[in-house]
Amino acid sequence: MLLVNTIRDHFETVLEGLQKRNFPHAEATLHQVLELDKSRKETQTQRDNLQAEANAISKEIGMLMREGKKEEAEKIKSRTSEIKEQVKSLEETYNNYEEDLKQLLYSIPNVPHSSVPSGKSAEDNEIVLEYGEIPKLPEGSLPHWDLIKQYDIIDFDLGVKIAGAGFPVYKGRGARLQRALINFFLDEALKAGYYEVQPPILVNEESGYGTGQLPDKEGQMYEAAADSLYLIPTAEVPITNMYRDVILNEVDFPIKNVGHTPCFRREAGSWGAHVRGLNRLHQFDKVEIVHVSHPDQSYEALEEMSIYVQGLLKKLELPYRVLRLCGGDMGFTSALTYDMEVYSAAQERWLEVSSVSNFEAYQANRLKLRYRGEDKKIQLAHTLNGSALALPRIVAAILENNQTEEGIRMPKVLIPYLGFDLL
RNA sequence: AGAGGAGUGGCAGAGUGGUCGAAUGCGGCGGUCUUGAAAACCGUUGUACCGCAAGGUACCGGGGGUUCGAAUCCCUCCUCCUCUGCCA
Repeated sequence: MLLVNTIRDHFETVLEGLQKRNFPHAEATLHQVLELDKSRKETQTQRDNLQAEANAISKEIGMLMREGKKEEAEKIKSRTSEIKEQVKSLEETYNNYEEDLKQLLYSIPNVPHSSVPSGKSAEDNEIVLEYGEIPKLPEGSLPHWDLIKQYDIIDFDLGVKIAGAGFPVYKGRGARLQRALINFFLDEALKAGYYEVQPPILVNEESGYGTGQLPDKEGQMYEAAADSLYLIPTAEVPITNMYRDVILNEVDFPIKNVGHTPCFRREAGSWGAHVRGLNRLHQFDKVEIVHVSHPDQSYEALEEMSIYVQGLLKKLELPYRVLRLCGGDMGFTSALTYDMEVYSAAQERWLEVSSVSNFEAYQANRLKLRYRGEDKKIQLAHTLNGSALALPRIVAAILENNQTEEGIRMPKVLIPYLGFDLL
């Protein structure tokens, strides 16, 4: 969430940013934040002063008791009961202000970076670059949902039987392709200096709030209600939350973690013609990179991540493009997001395979993720993350783009992992 | 899952109702001494909020309660350890 100080000190900038996102009632909401904060402060001052008085009296009673002056002690006791009641009521008022303020701040999205284009939907995203040649497929080429049946490598019907729609079973060489991709992505990340972690794939409520899935996207996560746990929609949640309530030292930067996890998404209400086959699933695998950065270096980190992800796509020989998301299409917590899309030749459309974002201090503020600078001052760090990469659409693109009359050609970099070069 | 024990500052570890944000040791930082270092000695060393400041308030696993006053007593939840049970 945004800092109240930021809203106060950079009111116009914040306001313009929120308008770029088409955030409704931005100005009124921001004023409300400042009002609530002001009331909160005033209440605290009153409460603290009364509390100080009560503390002083208590101390005095203690001294009188020790000196054996019981009667005098009893006399002042009565004075405290009045103060106590006032403190209690002020405490309630204070808590209400604080809670209201928190809820209001939760409802305000991050302020977009100045380079973020304004716009309402995916159509307003800015194409930063395109790379690679769009393949011309032979006659009779098939979309991946037909190819997986023909080669019998991914079985949706079997998944329906076991779990439901959107939970495919990867079989034989399909399963091996999954494993090869995961290993390839992890090995590449290690070469690029990432630190590998294997986090839990269920998280508690606090973690959900830490990275912003709660309360904003509650309905998108599967919930293990009996234990108040959520299945992760992305490894961003557990990996970033490793740094919740942490004060780093400046020398710890840059922090670069990578982890592979399955991801679970309910995708409530988002099914349609465009989401056949592997395009949208309830469970899929993803290798995620998460950076924790010094605020001065977070945009360099974002570029580094973007270039890293592009490197993976090049190695996989997939044509791709990079988008800078517009204000209306960006995630709630992000300040700047690049989407990487690969071209899926049989579907003749671009598929998002990675989303790389800088959250600046938005998550760090919720997480209480800070660092101690050289001047000993404690400040919020910046967090970033990106997919590197999400598997299903990569698989879809590899299958569709590489189909030949002899079979489906595997990218060269995967062959050592796969042990075969043709599907 | 059952029985018992325990959770205190970066770490270790005192503290069972008032003078405790908390002894002491280690570690960290600064200094004295030294050509330099070690040792020794001196000082310093949690976080958040309010306040121009002086200063104040809160925090001893989380939450709630008793009391004029809680690290200390009570309730509850969480976590860890030991034993038993179960099990990849």
